[in-house]
Amino acid sequence: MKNRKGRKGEESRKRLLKVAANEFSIRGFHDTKVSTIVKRAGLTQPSFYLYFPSKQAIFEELITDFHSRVRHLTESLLLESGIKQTDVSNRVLSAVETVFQFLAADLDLTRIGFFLNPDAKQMKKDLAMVLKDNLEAEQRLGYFRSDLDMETVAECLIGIIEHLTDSHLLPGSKDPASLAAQVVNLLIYGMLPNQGALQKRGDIR
Amino acid sequence: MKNRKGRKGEESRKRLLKVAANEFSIRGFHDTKVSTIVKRAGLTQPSFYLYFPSKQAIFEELITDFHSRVRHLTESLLLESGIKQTDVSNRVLSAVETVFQFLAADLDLTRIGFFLNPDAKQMKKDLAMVLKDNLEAEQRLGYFRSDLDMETVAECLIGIIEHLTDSHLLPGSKDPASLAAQVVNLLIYGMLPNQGALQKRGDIR
Amino acid sequence: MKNRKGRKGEESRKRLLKVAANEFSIRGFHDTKVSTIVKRAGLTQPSFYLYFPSKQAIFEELITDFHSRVRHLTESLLLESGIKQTDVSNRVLSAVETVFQFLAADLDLTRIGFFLNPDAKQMKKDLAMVLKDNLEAEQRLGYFRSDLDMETVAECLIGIIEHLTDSHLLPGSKDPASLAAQVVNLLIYGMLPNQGALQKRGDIR
Amino acid sequence: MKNRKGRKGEESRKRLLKVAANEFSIRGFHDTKVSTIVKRAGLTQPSFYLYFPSKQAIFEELITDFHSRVRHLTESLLLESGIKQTDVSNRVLSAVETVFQFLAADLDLTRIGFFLNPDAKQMKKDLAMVLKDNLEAEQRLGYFRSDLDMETVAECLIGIIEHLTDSHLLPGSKDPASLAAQVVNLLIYGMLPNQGALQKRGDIR
DNA sequence: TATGAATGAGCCTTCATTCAT
DNA sequence: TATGAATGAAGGCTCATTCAT
Repeated sequence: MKNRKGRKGEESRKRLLKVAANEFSIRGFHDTKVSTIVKRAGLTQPSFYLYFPSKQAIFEELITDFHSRVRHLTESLLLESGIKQTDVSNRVLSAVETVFQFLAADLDLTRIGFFLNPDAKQMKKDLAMVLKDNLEAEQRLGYFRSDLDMETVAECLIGIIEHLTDSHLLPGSKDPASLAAQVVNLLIYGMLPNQGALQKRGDIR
Repeated sequence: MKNRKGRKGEESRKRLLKVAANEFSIRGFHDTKVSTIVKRAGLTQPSFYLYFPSKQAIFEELITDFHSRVRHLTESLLLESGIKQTDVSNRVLSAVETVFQFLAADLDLTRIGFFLNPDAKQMKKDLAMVLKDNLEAEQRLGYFRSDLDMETVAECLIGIIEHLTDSHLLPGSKDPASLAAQVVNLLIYGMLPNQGALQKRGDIR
Repeated sequence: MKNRKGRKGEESRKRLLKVAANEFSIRGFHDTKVSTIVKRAGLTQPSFYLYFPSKQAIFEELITDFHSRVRHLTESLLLESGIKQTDVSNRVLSAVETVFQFLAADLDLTRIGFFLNPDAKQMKKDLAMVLKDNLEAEQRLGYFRSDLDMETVAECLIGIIEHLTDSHLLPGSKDPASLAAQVVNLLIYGMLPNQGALQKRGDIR
Repeated sequence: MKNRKGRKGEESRKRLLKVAANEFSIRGFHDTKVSTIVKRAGLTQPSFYLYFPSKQAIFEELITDFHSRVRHLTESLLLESGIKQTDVSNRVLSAVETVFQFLAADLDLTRIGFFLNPDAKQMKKDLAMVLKDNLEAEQRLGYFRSDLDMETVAECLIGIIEHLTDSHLLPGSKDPASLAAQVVNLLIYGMLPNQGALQKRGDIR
């Protein structure tokens, strides 16, 4: 009832974030003008500064948003991988698909957090480390070749995800599920035509 | 009249390009100031406009430079792949290493052409197509699994190269040869511990 | 309708005046922000305009306050000087001390009315005139050197009071009584080591 | 011959300083707009920033100017006082007159350095200390009453100078010489009608 | 070939003030 | 009596670019 610090303000703030995300995503930081954000949000410039101390600040808030979502994602991936599963490739597939799904959920934010964020490098490195830990655990269980450097594998995966996100997810030309399937099929079985793999491939899709 | 042969002028021009490449690479387009470029090049602002019609123009010239180098690269890759080779994996390895070497040759230019260039997407797509053609040819010869969509494979490779360039080549933490070896080992043989591959892997490293 | 008797309102108004005086005194007119005043007074911006039509207005009200207090002061000084006193120097001393005491009573207001007020010049001139009249009266009675231009003397006194207020009263490093004593001792007897004065000086301190 | 860093720029810079001094002096810091300064100097806004990094900076340069002039003044006063002179009052008179003349030389700068400068207090304190040292030296020689606290005397003198500057020098209603004469006459001989002084007073004016 | 000097255009930000409740 | 939300108006500053020499 005493919903102080009102509803309307909260909505204006959200609208600003939404519009800003879109503008940044399309135009990048510098070519995004506060005046445009505000116009699209149906407000005037001073109102912007009612909710955010600066243009830089709203940009960083979006990045932080993305960051915390990424954290949740990695946590859920860890949980998932903790659960015993018989089929490794299905495990990996599901993880990769989850990531693509996550990245597809808010394209503007993904562009900002993944491609515009000047500190994206670090974040990707963190992500790679989580992946690496998972992969190494499974490697120790004999599910993966023991001579692979899982750090590099993780980084390759990140690179793949990054690029496919940019080239197919953001433009909307492919969906998370099929991207994941193809990536995992490639990484798990490799490019060589080896017989044993062919049967298992059926399991994935 | 438009005697473009003045020795001094030509040198000033080159200095500007060099410095600009470095500034753009470090700071990005917007945060690079013409005033800084000319200062570092030992010139004054009007001199800049003696050689380039605008800041945009020098940026684009650098991108075009990179572009034409990329074209040479792909041509040489095509040639290379035309030559018959017995070992596929070595063929791929050599190609990937060539690419990494190319990207390592001029880091500033690589950052600009590969990461700052707003049209990098298209260029990467072109590159992917060349790769794809190569791969499909070999696929038809039975060297690669027939169920793989080589376009996606090509894109994955691009993604990997892109990311490893950003995370290890530009910072100088790994060299082209070892990066190539690891990537190819992964892609060719996959992650599963399959027996047949183990012997061949020895060929690469 | 315009029932100005609301207790709470009256208190809010007073709080605003108090806080504003302090802020103006510390920061000056321009660097004092309405937003700060209301925050410190525990109110919101629109409330401010319930009590004062503008920032300028509250500033002027403070100045007017100071003004009217000054008027009371000068009146009391006139009364005092009307009373016959045998010792001139004690008369002067008492007057000067009264002034210092007055200025010390509300330091914020003194800073505003005396140093920040753009019309302080006029007010000081008025004050000087009152002083001058007093001094000239006593001069005619032979208490002071007849060749002195009492207008200048009055202005010197004002200048002294002004400066000592700024340098010692506002920071609290000296008290009104001792400041007054020193000033009057100087002005009455001058700087030269002349015999006759030495005895009388004892009267002052 | 090689008068690099040209004449024209130097002139623009000086014009800006001149105009700025006048604007600040009339309007104070906040109400002085860069746009006005620049307009009056026959330039456009960006040119301003060719010569000064900010509005604050030009203000501070003016203050620093004033400061260094004050330093020269005090040095010359020290020199002067070193020279043996028979008549103390003439010594003091000459010093005070020099100060008034100095303050009258550039009224805009005086207003800025003396009244607008937020650090004027410190500067006045420094000035007072120089005066005090001088006065105490003469006091030890028996020229002044030994019971006077010369620090206070110095401060009174500063206060007088300050006020008369504000009330008569800046408006141009009195000249340095006559102001000095009256001030010194008052301070040296005091207000009481004492015989001995009357002859000497003739020396001053 | 080069530069000292200058500017057009525009963006971010601030602040006193008001509207609607 | 009070406030959440919003704004009109303006100012400082930056930067790519040009003029005149």
